[in-house]
Parts: sequence; structure tokens; C-alpha cells
Amino acid sequence: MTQDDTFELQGFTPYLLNQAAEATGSRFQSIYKSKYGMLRTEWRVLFHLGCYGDMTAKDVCDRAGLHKTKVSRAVSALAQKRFLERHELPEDRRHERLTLTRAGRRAFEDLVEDAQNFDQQLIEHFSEGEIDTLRLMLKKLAEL
Amino acid sequence: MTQDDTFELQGFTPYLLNQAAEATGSRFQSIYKSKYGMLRTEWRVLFHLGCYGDMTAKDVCDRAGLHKTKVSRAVSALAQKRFLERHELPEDRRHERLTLTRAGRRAFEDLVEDAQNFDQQLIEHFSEGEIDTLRLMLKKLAEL
DNA sequence: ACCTAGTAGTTGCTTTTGTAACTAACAACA
DNA sequence: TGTTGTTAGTTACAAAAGCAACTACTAGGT
Repeated sequence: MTQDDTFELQGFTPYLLNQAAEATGSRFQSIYKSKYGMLRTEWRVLFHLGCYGDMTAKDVCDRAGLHKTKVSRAVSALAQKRFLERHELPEDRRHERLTLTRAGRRAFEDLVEDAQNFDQQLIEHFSEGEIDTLRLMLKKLAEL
Repeated sequence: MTQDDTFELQGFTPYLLNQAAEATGSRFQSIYKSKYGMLRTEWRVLFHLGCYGDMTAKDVCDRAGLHKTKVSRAVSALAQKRFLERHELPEDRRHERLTLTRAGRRAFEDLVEDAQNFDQQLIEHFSEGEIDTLRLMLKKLAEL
């Protein structure tokens, strides 16, 4: 019999990552959900456009690592909320450029503030060195 | 297109956590999914019972931070796979003790090995100090 | 005994996600 | 031109998650 007591669930990296992501993510979600009725994917699309400027749905897929159906539905939802507009590109009519409306930009900027406050509250429990290490490691883990 | 360059999505802790959790979690999921057709919640219940011994569904909810309907369905699925048995407790017939069957224990032990290998591959990209810091921080973040 | 309140777990219904098939557009080339 | 292959994005259907109402049970009064 293999060593079942040598395995500690609390030391299993994917489990720990999931617990931490779930705890912080769901807490932050309640902010944008209650304020703007947004789902997590909608929030991500909004923030990608807000942070990096106009891009196509495909670009969002690639950058955020999301499936195109998820993005497609999030874009539709954001368009219905009048948070973004779609413009077909003349040079290739398969693509559409996604642009935040004024209302979308306002929502983004409002949520940026919430995000900054939220993050501040999270990281103030740690030293700067710890935060740097954490960020570096998470980025690396996400790319493996 | 005005950009708010004061906010960097790649530095937002919940986003980074989510990306890392998603990347590692889905990769590991493909293992137990292909081997035993298990969902993530089923895997978690199996590992809770395997690591910490018999307990009730409620105990799993509390320890894993899962909703009772999710656990209830995972327990049903595991029972149908003959990986666990439910025994009503005589002293309080609302509770049922969940016990892994021999097959369930075998599956658990098999997956423990996979988990150990998987985790090994993850953490070998980092120093021991980094790993310790990461684990400590993730645990703390999960409890905030 | 009876009533009320609370708990463990399940079920039904709605929302969200995942998967695959689809449309529409482009590109390369005979 | 027609054919084949590819890509961006949508849609339809099935699987899974979330939420609220429900059953069955226990506990604490009165």
C-alpha cells in the first residue's frame, strides 16, 4: 500500500491555488456582480479592453486563455448592456473590433478602483518581497 | 482610445491566482477524468476521505468549502461508481458516514501517485524557499 | 405530548459552461 | 471560375453549477 499519509492535500499546489483563487475571486465577483450584473467572463473582457485597448474577440481569447464561445457570449452581454460596440473590420469582415462605449469605460474605471482597493487589502498582509515572489510564480505556473 | 495604464491586469492578484489555478487544475483534471470519469468535486471528495478518513458530507463541505448540493451530487456519483458507501449513523440518523470501498481506496492511491508526480513537476521550477512562501501565502489568501 | 427551530442531505428548476456543429468570410491554387 | 482548407464568430444541445424549496430527523422548550 502506497503512503496515503505521506500525501497532504493542503500541500498539493493545484488544490491550494484553487482554494485561494476561489476565495478571492468570488469575493471580488460580488462587487462587479452587484454593481453591474456582470459575470466573471464579462468582467475579464471589459478589463482586457480597458487595459489593453480595442481588440477582436479572438485577441481576447488568446490573451485571456478563454474559449471563443465564452468570449462570444460575454461580448454579447456587454453589448446588450451598452458597454461596448462591435465594428466589422473592412479589410477582413470576419473580424470585429471591440470598443468600449463611454458607459463601458466609466464602468471599467469604476471597477479599476475597486480592484485596486481589493488588491491592496489582499497584499497588505504580506511583505513586498513575498508579493513579488507570488506574482512571479503565479505567472510562471499559468504558462507551464 | 484612452488607456488606463495605472492598472495592470497582470498584477491583479485574483486574476493571477485564477490563471494559475485554471492552468494547473485543468491539466490535472484531465488525468482523473480520463482514468475514472471523475469531476473535480468528485476528486475532492475522494481525496478528503482518502486523506482524512471517514467523515460526513457536511464535514466535507466545511473542510473543502463546497456547497452541500455539490457534495451531495459528488457523493452520489462516487457511490454509483462503487468508490464509497454511505452508512447512516445510529445516534443521529440525519448524518451518514462516508467510507471508501476497496475500489475507492485503490483509485485514491493511484491518483495520489499521479498527484505527487504532477506536483513534483510543478514545483521543480522553483526553489524550496519559493515553494514554502507560495504555500503559506496561498493558505493565508484562502482564509482571508 | 406538542410546538418551534434548526440541521443533514436531496430534489427541482434556472443559469452558466462545455462541446461540436454551423455560417460567413478569406486565401491559395488549379 | 471552382475547389479545398482555414479562420472569426455564433448557435444548438448537453453537462454542470447555483439556488431555493423540500424531506426527514433532532433538540429544546412548554
